[in-house]
Amino acid sequence: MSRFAARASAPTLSTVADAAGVSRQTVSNALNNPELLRPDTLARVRRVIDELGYTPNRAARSLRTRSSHLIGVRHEPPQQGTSEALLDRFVHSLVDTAGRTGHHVLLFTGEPGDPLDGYDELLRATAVDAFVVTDTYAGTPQAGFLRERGAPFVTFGRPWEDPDADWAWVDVDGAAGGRMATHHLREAGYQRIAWLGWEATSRIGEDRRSGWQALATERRLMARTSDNVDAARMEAHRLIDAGADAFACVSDTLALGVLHACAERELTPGRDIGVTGFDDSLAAQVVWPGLTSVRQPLEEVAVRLVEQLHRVLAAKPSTDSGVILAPTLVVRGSSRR
Amino acid sequence: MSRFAARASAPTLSTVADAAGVSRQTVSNALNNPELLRPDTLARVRRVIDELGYTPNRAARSLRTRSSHLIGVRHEPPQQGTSEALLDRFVHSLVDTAGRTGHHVLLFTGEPGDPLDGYDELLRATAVDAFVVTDTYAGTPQAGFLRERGAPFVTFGRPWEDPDADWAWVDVDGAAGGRMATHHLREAGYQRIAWLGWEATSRIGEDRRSGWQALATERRLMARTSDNVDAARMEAHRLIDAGADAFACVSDTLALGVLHACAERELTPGRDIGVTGFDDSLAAQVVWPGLTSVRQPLEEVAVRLVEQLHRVLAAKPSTDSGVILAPTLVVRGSSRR
DNA sequence: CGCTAGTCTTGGAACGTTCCACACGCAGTC
DNA sequence: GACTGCGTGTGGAACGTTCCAAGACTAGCG
Repeated sequence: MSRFAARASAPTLSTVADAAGVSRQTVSNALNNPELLRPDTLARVRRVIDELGYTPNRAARSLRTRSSHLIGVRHEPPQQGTSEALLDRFVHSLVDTAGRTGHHVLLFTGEPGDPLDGYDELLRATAVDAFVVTDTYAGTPQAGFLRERGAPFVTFGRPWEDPDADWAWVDVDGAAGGRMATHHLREAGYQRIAWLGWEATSRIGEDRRSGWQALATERRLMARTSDNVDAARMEAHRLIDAGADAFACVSDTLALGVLHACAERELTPGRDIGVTGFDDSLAAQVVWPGLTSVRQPLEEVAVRLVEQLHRVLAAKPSTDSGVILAPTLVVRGSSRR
Repeated sequence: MSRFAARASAPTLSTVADAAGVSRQTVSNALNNPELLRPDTLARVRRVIDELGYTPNRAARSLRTRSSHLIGVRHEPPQQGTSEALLDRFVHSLVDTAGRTGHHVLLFTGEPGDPLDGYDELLRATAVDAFVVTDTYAGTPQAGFLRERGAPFVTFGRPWEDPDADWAWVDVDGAAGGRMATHHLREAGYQRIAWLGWEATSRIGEDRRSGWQALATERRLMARTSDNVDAARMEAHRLIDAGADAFACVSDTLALGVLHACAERELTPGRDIGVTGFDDSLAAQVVWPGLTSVRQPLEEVAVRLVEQLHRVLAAKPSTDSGVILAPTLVVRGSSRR
């Protein structure tokens, strides 16, 4: 005997139609084109639908309409950096927003080495209507691939290589974030603000750095490292020796390295050395004395992406295919004098 | 004109059958029951499948077999606590493991106040084959509900209320984690080990605490608070005044509160005060001087959950419906003398 | 009263797959 | 030579929905 009691088979369109004394199609119309029904018929059908707890079978609907109302998102392995929890915030907002219009999010993975793996299969199986591409960090083979395959998609991350690319995307203004952090440090009275960033090959990193560069007075106070606490700690020591009294960092991870250096020198963050990070990770919130950080509006990113996606699915050529959102600065103890 | 070029419609079973000179059903068998075909026929059909890039249409397959190969996971809003990034690790592993057997993960949300919202709709629409329930913290209305509706499911989290509940679950041994942390602190030479935990109503919290209690010499060195850095900081001061020289904490958040207290007293974590947390969050890794923490084997949890799920879906009554996994201790500077 | 236009409702067909019952060819057996 | 059995392969039907063309009914008009 099955472990789960066989439950009465779910009601179908015909079940409802019989119960309401109308035909299949009328019930279907009650759901999809209610304006075609006479008000009293509509009300009666709706009542029966509620009574029986009818919900259209997704597979059947999907087969007939050739659309699954599923949005594919490739879930990358958790990153080492501080951005780990970021995706969680983003995905939640995406699921929530998409859900409002009856769409669900389907997660899939692929070979870590192959950024295209997984997409094609879902496409051929018509398992998803569209994709949200999130890992457009270094180049974007996905975009080219999906475009060629004729698959609807939007990306979180702008097309750095090709500013005129005409697919829909949403991104966060990293340069503005860098500016906000630098400006804030200057207002707080720090004089010699250093930049601690990633390698020059990172488009995102250079974007953020450009914000600092626009406002910095001492541009030689700069170091680039991998996204790693220890490397940052060492660079921080070097820059402090070189005269830095504040650090605008490209990530919270690097900023935490600066805090480590401070601890080793018995300098108090905020009082002696100003520090800002990027991404407002959990670590920024809980570390002593609180790390000032640039926060990305991930919730809004998701909302705008879903908007864009609807436009793409409706084949409405959007006039503005790219959206850039401004981040905000969360001020905490590490930059308060 | 549509923004995306109309792409040649995907090949179907019939397309492949015609190309291979066999019937629909034979192609279907080549995929689902290859042992029914003569080797040479099988090879020929497979070659054509590859050439045409055929993948079965999921909607059609799902309609016919009444199974979607989709696993529903309700994605809760990101929590305030340190466990934030946890779900990310877990979900990734789940997606990965499920993918190996052709299953995908469908995320959905529900009204934050209603733990059952969202399940029923997916169930009635036969949109998913089963659920993985992750938020079984306080009571588990989901389990009862799903069981009653005859829906296959497994839970991450054991049925505290009803140890004999016979659904499949996987959980992590919190008591063992508490023991490991306490034992480690004792080995490191700390004498008066305090427990900093959550309110007594938290089953998970009390489970972890029981591990400390089994080994603690001074059981009055204990405080309970909400999962909040500042509250923990204040309790830590109180307990240090009462003589504590080490803290085993129920979460990384609380442990970070202890580190704050240390910073305020100019005590060096590790040298002067031993501290351990729980969950091995990112914050534990990057905070100075590194927070020793109990790490949950989330990857394995996901693997075991998927195993259980397959058993449930195959209606094989599993002899051991519950699985408890042991956590590990990640030692860092906060407990190294 | 018959005809038309409009509104509402209907049954048949189709989406692409798998289940089912059966047909075919070929041994081996009586 | 007919019968059984087995290994392979086939065509019809069904899953539950939406599209389509056409039917039924009402009201309005000549």
